[in-house]
Amino acid sequence: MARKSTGTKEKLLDAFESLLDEHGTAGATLDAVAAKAGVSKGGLLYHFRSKAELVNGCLDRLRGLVDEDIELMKAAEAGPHIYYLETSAEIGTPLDRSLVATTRLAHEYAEAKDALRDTRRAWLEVLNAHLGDIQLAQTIQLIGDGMYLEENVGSSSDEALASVKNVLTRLGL
Amino acid sequence: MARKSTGTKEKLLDAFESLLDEHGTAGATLDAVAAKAGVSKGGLLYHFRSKAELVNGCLDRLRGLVDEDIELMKAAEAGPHIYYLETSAEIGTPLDRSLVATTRLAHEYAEAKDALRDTRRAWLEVLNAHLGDIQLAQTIQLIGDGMYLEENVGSSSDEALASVKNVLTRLGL
DNA sequence: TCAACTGTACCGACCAGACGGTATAGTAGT
DNA sequence: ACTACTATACCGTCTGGTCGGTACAGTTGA
Repeated sequence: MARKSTGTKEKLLDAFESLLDEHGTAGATLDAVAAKAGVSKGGLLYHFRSKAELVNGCLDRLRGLVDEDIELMKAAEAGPHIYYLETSAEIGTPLDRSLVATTRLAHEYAEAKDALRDTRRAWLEVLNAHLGDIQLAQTIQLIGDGMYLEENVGSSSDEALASVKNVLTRLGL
Repeated sequence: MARKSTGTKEKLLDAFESLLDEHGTAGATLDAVAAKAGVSKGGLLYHFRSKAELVNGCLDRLRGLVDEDIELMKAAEAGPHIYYLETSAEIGTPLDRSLVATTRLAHEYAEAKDALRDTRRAWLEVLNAHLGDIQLAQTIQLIGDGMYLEENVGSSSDEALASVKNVLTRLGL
């Protein structure tokens, strides 16, 4: 089976994520997702047989992106903690988009909440393995969470990242 | 006019907040809110003429609670930063409930997003005024945000708070 | 003092539209 | 023949919102 340049399934997930981000779960209806992906509703339901399956597709994508991110984090030159904080402030990356979408879903779908919890735990493990200090690891994760939340509320994260890095140097990091 | 022990309007707002918290915006329908408040739908719509007005009532309540909190924060014995971190980890207080509800609404209502942004700015101002260090103030706010988010995802916050306090002492605070 | 009226607080039946989902007939490329 | 769709038409349910009506406390003027 020859892969298309961009599969329809991926396009549908992109549309779902972007609608979730822009208008929350209320805006992410099957009609809207299909329209945004340039597909008919029938086409959408051909690939995802129900809304629950669409949500599941979203969570699968997140899990894949997180696995990739964990590897990059472990291999980061400046250390996992710096990588973690820098990427927490980033917006618009596939992982960020996927994470934002899943956060929206988490309010209504327990599976999304679980996926988010698993993701946080995986990141904390890498942080702790590198720093050898669970309390510091937790605090850094909280800062990363904060930057992520700030991004959602709509404040500037570049400035915040600089502040955090400054405070981190005072801690000898 | 003699005040009732608990006004119907307040009961409706309580019900709205709790439904928002438990099931997200999708679960906070007019019918559900009315039922939870022990009022008919018509009764709800007598007090709040539309869902938008109900949302507005929620935001007004938040603003009032934040004003009170700002005063308590300024007067806190251990300092505004400690007060801020401790209350960020608290769940179930009227302010926390109001904040959680507004966060849910923020995905779909721009006014809720604005209210949240204003609230964050007010807290940061108090933090900065006390610490005299905007970068540290921003970092502490991020940690508070992180604890708030963690609470939403469902991790334990007591442990996190202890970690943060430990790290703060290393910073000489 | 009594009828007429006002305002507040609420009920519950109803409606138009949107939603998730089903069904089916047909099309284009491989 | 099979995959990957499009297009249209539905269905039952739920949603926000309207509307007419009820109950009742308080006010007003003759």
